[in-house]
Amino acid sequence: MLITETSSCKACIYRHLLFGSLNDEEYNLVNKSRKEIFFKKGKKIKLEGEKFTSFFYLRKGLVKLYKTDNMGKDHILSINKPGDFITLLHVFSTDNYQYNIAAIEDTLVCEVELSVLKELIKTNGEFALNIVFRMGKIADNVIASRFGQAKLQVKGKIATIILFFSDQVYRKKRFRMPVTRREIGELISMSTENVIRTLSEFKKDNIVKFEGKEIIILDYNRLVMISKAG
Amino acid sequence: MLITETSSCKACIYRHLLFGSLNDEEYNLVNKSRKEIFFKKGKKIKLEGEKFTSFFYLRKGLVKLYKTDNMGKDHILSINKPGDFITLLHVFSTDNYQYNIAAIEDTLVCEVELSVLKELIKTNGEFALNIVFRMGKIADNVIASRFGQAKLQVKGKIATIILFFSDQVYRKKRFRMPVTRREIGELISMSTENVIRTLSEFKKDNIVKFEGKEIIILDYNRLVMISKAG
DNA sequence: CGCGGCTTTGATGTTCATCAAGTAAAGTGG
DNA sequence: CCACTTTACTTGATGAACATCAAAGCCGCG
Repeated sequence: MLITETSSCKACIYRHLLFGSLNDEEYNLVNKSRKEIFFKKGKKIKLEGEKFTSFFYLRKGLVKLYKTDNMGKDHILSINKPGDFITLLHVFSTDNYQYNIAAIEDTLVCEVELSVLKELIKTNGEFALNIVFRMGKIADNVIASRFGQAKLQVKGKIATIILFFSDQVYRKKRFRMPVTRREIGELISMSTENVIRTLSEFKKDNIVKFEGKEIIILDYNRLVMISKAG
Repeated sequence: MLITETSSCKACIYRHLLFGSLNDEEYNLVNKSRKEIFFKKGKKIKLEGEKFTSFFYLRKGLVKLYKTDNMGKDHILSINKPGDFITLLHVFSTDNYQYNIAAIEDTLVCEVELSVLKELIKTNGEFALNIVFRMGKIADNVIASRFGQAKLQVKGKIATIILFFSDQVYRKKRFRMPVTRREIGELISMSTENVIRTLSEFKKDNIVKFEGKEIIILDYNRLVMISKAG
């Protein structure tokens, strides 16, 4: 982990998502307590049970939120991409963080003191509403994705994940898969072998193609159908 | 649906959960816009896609939040009990409600104008923090229960549900099951038949007993073990 | 260059959905 | 209040979906 120089983030493309309603003075408060931290791929950003003293958002890279069960198996709650406020949903309600966070690509996070955020919620009504709105959005997303997956079987789940990376993360039909087959399994509660078998089937059916580490979507519409139907 | 007389809810046992930080004037604002509405068992309280103009909390009874898929099958997101702020998590982030809500027991809800709540968030910092805190709690619960269930198989899931009613709702070892076997299936994404088979197995193993509509927990510790292990 | 982690395929068994069929209970309309 | 209809509950048989075990190839890295 590496703390970079804290350049002003007035120009940050994610600023308006959360800090749009702050005046200059309030904004400086945030900026002063703010740290940019860099994590190399594979590094853990936060551990289950650690105390909260700050809140994170993701500038660059990709992270996973996960929990390890008593059998030693990991279960991934979500994969998060730049612009996501990784801990916003949990930061106010509990003292200890409930999930592990790890970088699955080289990752840059911004860290803001929790006390500053709380103070702003108290004093700036618009900002408070903004936070409430954001939290609702995040909760909706997590719940909807968990809930939607529950009724699908493997093919549908895998299709959903491929589409997630294609539509939401890389915005391309061809990209390097950032997660291992095992991690995909941990995300959808399936065995690694079954993930592989399903991907092989997609390949056989000319829905996707693999070139080295890259996946290429050949039949996007079919993937969408599979992700919806089964 | 039946609107009862709007008696002051200063004495409401749930008041402190959300409205503890309001002064008398603010509190009257809430109280004036507040309606108590009664729903008979089986009645729908809110439909997917309806516009939000108010927010609900549950005074008495039991409700389910659910969605109907394109095959006509219902999937239950959560069962909610008195004191739960049923729509708090979603009310600020979207214009249209995403789930159906139905009473599974005779139910009394309190309805508060959304505009009043928003105004209070803007003007009362403590209240805003309180809302943020509550939202986090609710989100944590929904996510944790969804996430925890994902790795379990039928026995574990059913044990979890029996314990939910026993520990969280009725606080008794003997109670009337408020949901049908089918609804249990809809809650854990399992077929009705498998729910029944699992319950029969629990009965055979002397973990629970049935008397008419009532279920009696005979071996609480064993249920806890099953709910954790699998 | 050897070791460990990732990937892949095949064989086998378990878990669970589905279909079928019947009983019990609970609404519903005359 | 009773016949009728629907909904809930239950058990068994069958097959599909999926986990698990085993074995082997691949690749990156020290």
